[in-house]
Amino acid sequence: MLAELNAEQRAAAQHPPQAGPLLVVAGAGTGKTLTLAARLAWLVQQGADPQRVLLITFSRRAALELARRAGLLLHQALALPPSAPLPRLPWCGTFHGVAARLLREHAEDLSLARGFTVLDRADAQDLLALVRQGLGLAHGASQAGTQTDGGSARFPMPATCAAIASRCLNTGQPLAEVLRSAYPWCADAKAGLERLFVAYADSKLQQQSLDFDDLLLAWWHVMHQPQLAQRVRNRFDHVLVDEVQDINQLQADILWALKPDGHGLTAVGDDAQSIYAFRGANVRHILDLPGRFQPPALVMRLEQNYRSTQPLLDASNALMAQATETFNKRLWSDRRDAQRPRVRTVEDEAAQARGVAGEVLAEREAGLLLKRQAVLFRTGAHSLALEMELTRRNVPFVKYGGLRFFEAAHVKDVLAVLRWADNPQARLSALRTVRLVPGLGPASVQRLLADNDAPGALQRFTPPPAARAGWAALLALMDTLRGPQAAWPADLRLVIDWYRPHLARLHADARVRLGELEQLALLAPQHTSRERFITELTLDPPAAAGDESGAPHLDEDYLILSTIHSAKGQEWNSVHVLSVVDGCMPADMATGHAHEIEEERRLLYVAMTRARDALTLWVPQRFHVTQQRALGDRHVSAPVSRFLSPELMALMDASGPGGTDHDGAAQPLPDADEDHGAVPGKCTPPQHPVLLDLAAQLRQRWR
DNA sequence: CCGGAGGTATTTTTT
DNA sequence: ATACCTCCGG
Repeated sequence: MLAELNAEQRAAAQHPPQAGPLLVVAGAGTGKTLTLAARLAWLVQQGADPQRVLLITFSRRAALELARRAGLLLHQALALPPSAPLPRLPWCGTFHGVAARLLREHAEDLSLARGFTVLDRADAQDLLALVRQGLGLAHGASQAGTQTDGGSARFPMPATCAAIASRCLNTGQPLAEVLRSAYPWCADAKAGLERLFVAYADSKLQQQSLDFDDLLLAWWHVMHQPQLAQRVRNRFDHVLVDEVQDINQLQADILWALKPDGHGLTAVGDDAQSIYAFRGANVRHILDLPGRFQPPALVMRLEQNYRSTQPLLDASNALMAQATETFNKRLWSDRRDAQRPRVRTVEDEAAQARGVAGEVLAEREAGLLLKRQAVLFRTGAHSLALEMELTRRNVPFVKYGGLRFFEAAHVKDVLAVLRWADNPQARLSALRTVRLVPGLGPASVQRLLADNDAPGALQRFTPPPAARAGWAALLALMDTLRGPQAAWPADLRLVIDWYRPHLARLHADARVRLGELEQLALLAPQHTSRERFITELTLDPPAAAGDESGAPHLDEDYLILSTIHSAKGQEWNSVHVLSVVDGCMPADMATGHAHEIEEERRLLYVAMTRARDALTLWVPQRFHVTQQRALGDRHVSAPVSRFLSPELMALMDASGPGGTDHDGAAQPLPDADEDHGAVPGKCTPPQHPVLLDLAAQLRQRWR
């Protein structure tokens, strides 16, 4: 089983748990997942119980991949017959996924409804918008001619409010600090935001709903209640964490609480690939990990890269040599002779789009499948010109990181019905469902939802005459879904049938949307119950939708377009990186602090290290300023990214018009590295069976 | 009270 | 192009 590992990988896989915690610093492409999977299999071979191993990854995709590879190796390790199913790893998932599961199992101890609802980002935003409106914060200056500015600027949009709250929670920083450093234009709204967040927390609790941040926060609280923490600790003999460079304070606290002395802890990560600071991730957690244990964690490095050619690695290494603090490592490869990475300077974004499309097609003619090629960019909008060009040339593509399947209105509508059926207190879902009935507007909805959760409330409601028929149909549906004859996955069929006429009424492209709902129906039988279907899908939504023509079939060939963030952990033979210019990379919104620029550098590093054979960095000399109002010229001339230093350029082949001057190295900037206060909250005396009053804790957060 | 028209601002990356 | 808000005619 360990035969295909190199010496370092094998040593990491076979590190004896009783020798203390282990940190594997695994550079890009060094076989990190394989090593982690092998370690798991080895542990099991040594007698560990797979049911008592906790495997935490950063993304859903990583979880699936790890579970699959570990399953295969386990199969081997246990010498199971070929016909035996792959061993199951019940506790493999993201922090959020594991949290949801633990919270459900301990719900009684937490004064939490077992059927609590998980709000995905879009749901959370909708609810926040609702609360915002309820508090009268929505009155903006949108009347014509009333741009008289002054103090009464518009209150931040719901999406912004949500981002601010999330940032506070995930970094542990106070609101004032977050506003100052990241949202200076919202500084005036501080008082309103505080009120909003308190009301939002109340509203979630009332509905027995937790958003993504609440899941982590709740787990954190569980780990800080001695009895509960002990119970959770007792469940797991081993904890293996992937991508530790991207954990935030809350997640780090949870980890340390799971394995206080580090015994049984394996952490894997690469400080050079930490790119989630906006979500509260802090590289300090991996850099400081060894020293927080006594004796310190053993640090092992994986430096042999199996993915890329040496010239690509030389360039990547040169880029990271500019970084201020890392675990020193230099990637190397056996793959010697090969072309160097290229920098192509073109006139503008349109030329960039034409150039990329042309090269991608040329490579395919030469025999390289589109699927083995990818185009990466800093933000979703950067690929628009390219998408148009590809559409024009009939090149099929799939974009990751764009609008998600589950954020489409029709999918949310159907899920809302299921949620409401499951959790009568889920006001937001109720609202979403009810407003589909024609003839029911805001006033009727409010009247109905006033006592939504009281038994029989639906039956007592008398709709306005115009809505009578539509209401009766919905009532019948809800009766069935909540009644004894409810059955999964037949329930979903009922909901879709009920929804179909509304779909036709509300959307011009009803056929396409109905097709997507049918896809949803195909997923249903894989989940054992309605409740699990809903939870699992909000936490692990299917990755990406294709363009409007619907997701391509898996056997078709298509080009990958992806944000760099979504590309982490993946690899392609040929990679193009768009708009490597100052303003895009680094993004001009991220140049305020030195640590932000460091992160942008790592982002470029992640992009470059995705390539196996060929890498092309594109530098458009002018680029379109985002869809702002046309203020004079809409093109801005762009200097080449500051990351492309002379040392780095010397390792690449440059081509294109004009010289590539650049304006020197990054200027020194203050580093706002403050200590993060722990999440406050005192424990209320536990009532009889309830060990932790989670509601009180969550409410407390914003007061 | 409902639903549609018109006008306005929109600040990255994701579990 | 979109989401969000307000106004206005049934």
